[in-house]
Amino acid sequence: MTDKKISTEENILEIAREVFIQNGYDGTSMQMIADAAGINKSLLHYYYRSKEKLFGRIFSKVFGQFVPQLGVVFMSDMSIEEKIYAFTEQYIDVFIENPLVPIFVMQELSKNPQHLVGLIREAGINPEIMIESISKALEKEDMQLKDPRHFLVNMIGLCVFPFAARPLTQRMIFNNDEDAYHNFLLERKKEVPEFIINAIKKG
Amino acid sequence: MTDKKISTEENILEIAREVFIQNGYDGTSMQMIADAAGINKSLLHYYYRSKEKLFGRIFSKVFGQFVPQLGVVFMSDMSIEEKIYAFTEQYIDVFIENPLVPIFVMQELSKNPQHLVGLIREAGINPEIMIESISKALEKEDMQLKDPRHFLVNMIGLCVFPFAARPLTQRMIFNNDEDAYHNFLLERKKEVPEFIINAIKKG
DNA sequence: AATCGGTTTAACTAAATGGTTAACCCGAAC
DNA sequence: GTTCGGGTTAACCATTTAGTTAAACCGATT
Repeated sequence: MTDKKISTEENILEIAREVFIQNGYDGTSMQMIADAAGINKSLLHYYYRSKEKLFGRIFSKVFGQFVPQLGVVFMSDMSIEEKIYAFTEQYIDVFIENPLVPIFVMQELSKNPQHLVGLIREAGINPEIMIESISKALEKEDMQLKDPRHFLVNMIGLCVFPFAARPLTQRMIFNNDEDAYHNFLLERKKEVPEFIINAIKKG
Repeated sequence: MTDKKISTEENILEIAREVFIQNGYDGTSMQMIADAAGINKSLLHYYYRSKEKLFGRIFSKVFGQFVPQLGVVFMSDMSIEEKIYAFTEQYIDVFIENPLVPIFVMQELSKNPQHLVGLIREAGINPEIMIESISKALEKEDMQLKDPRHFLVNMIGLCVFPFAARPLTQRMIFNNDEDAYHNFLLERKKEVPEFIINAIKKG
């Protein structure tokens, strides 16, 4: 029945996602997507009226993957150390599955920050609550680093950077050995939380 | 005499640098550069034969700014704490002056990692020596974090991330207040080294 | 004053771009 | 079996793309 319809329409989305993430908005043409999906270019416009519209739908989903739901973790009843472990492990895992997402999202946001307001709303993210819940968690256990803003940027940066800068770091530190770098990323699920906890614990 | 010649030729480079950094390779057309420089498009091809050649010259210079000369700092006779302060302050300052460089470099490297070998050689960077000098510095003062690779990625990530993700973080944490975010970046010249030193010191 | 070299431009080309149009295909409803 | 409607396509359009060519400009040398 609608089997094939759904298949085509959703298949386009999946393929377009990959092509866009790989090449960025400017680096992607409708023809590239059509070829990758094995369809005619006109069909893209039939389902998604324009390149921008197609991109918009994809980007808002990918954006949601990139911006973590920190509130959930930090308002739970775990200890702060458990929270940090839980968050970093989970966040790094997301990027091991979607390694190109960070650079893609940051690149496109850097070009079009105007859409951020809408994107944040769509994704159901509430920055104030995020900051507030982190702030409380830090104060409650009397940690050394009190400023939740630096804490947040540090934590996310430590997770994201090795993915965003992967080509460079893999080449320079691991002589471009894919497996060694993958292993390095896995190690970071322990290294990063340990690093953070040491940094903020009262000595 | 050759005043105007140099002026035009170098002016193109400077303008093209800005346009490329702002819009990326794919997002930049020769026409855009010509307009920004107030010259004819043909003149671009006259001085730099193709878009790729023009971009290549610019990129290798910008790449050099992005990849720090870690060896210099870490082989000096400072204490490790002084080294961390010196490096992070200096590195963050570079990006305050060139805020779009990180995302630009990482984006283009992500699309064309093949050129990395040449770029690293051109920039006169020796990864082994970098790693080795950090390793020695860490061991010498008997620090907790012994793996120079994680240390390096952590330190650079903490410096770079707030610039790469600026639109997002500025919007979410600072309600898009430019000045507040700039101030936040300045604070990090103290916050980051303190964070790192706490993290790696033997408790 | 003629000319020579590097500089700058207008006019052009071929290919690729995003997007439109009109036709066609084909299974389901009548 | 005809028609109806969504799915699909080929052919097309206007614009933009990187790059070329040939001519013009202009200050310095002769």
